Amino acid sequence: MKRTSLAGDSCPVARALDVFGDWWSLLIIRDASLGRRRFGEFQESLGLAKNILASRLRTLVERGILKMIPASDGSAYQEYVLTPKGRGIFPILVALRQWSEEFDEHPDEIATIMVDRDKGKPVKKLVLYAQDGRVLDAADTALKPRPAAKRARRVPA
Amino acid sequence: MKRTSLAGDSCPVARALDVFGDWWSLLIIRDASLGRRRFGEFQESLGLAKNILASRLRTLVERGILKMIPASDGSAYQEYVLTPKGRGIFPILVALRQWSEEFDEHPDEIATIMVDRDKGKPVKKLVLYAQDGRVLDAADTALKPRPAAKRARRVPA
DNA sequence: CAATGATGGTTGCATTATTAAACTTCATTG
DNA sequence: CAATGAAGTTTAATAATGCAACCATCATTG
Repeated sequence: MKRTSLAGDSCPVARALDVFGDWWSLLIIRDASLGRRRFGEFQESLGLAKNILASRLRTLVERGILKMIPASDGSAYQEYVLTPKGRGIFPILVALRQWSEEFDEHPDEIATIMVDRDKGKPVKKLVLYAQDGRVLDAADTALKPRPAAKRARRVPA
Repeated sequence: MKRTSLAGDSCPVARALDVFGDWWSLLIIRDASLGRRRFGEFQESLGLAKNILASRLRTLVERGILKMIPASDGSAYQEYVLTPKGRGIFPILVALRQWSEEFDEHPDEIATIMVDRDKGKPVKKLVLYAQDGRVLDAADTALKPRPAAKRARRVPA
């Protein structure tokens, strides 16, 4: 009667949610991508119970989203920073943000906008392109069975 | 001691997660975007308990992600279909999918790839652009306080 | 048109997860 | 070296989840 795991699912959306699809993980990842790295920083920022935070940090490290490094201030404590796999979640955060910007009932309650660092201008909406450069929306897409992986070509003996 | 709500949060990521950030909602939305619309279809596809499904469908309708319509087969049952607000979640599903495609440990277990319907070719990765057309990654972005909303200009009395 | 089965739920109970608070341990500071 | 703080762990209560069984309605068949 455990909470059902999505780990073995064949759907890539489900597989991603299995890794960081719980109530807190994405917010921890958001905080990490904003530069927060200490246990206390996460705890204060998110206001979640410390045991839950400890548990989430542990599994995010196990799953290769975060890694622990010695604290940058020279203290004996450690810090949690995103791995490349963790930084790869950035587009998901952007997509979530843009959905709220577009559909939230109370957009006035949204405190920040994402801008490009150089110019300080708001970023544009994420765009999905076809290989030939056409812009696609949901109706223009379909799902196909994944082709069998190509093996590394073996040099004939 | 209720589960902490993210509804009043000022972060748009948290606000989105408050709407569909639980364990099942995004998968229901994924199914809906694949054309599933009947209670039984969702239940069979997701394998979740019926009471949980009923509860999720109810809140997704409440929150304007799904709407109930009379069944298309003429029967007296009803169906759940995405609203525009629900269809707006599509880029988030794409981003999740692409993260798994790029970082999953066992990509061979992913059953499907997203293609453009016309040509049948895989779609490209989502791209974030600056207003001037430069491609941005996480390090090229920053968050700024949201400017106060412009009031509707009032005609002087 | 009564019986049977499928659809779309609800209810009750067992299990799991989340919370808050107290407690521990080690490191740093005064 | 006592006191404070950081980073957790433990404990107990509450909330969410999962499972199974039940129920109501609609649909189909004899």
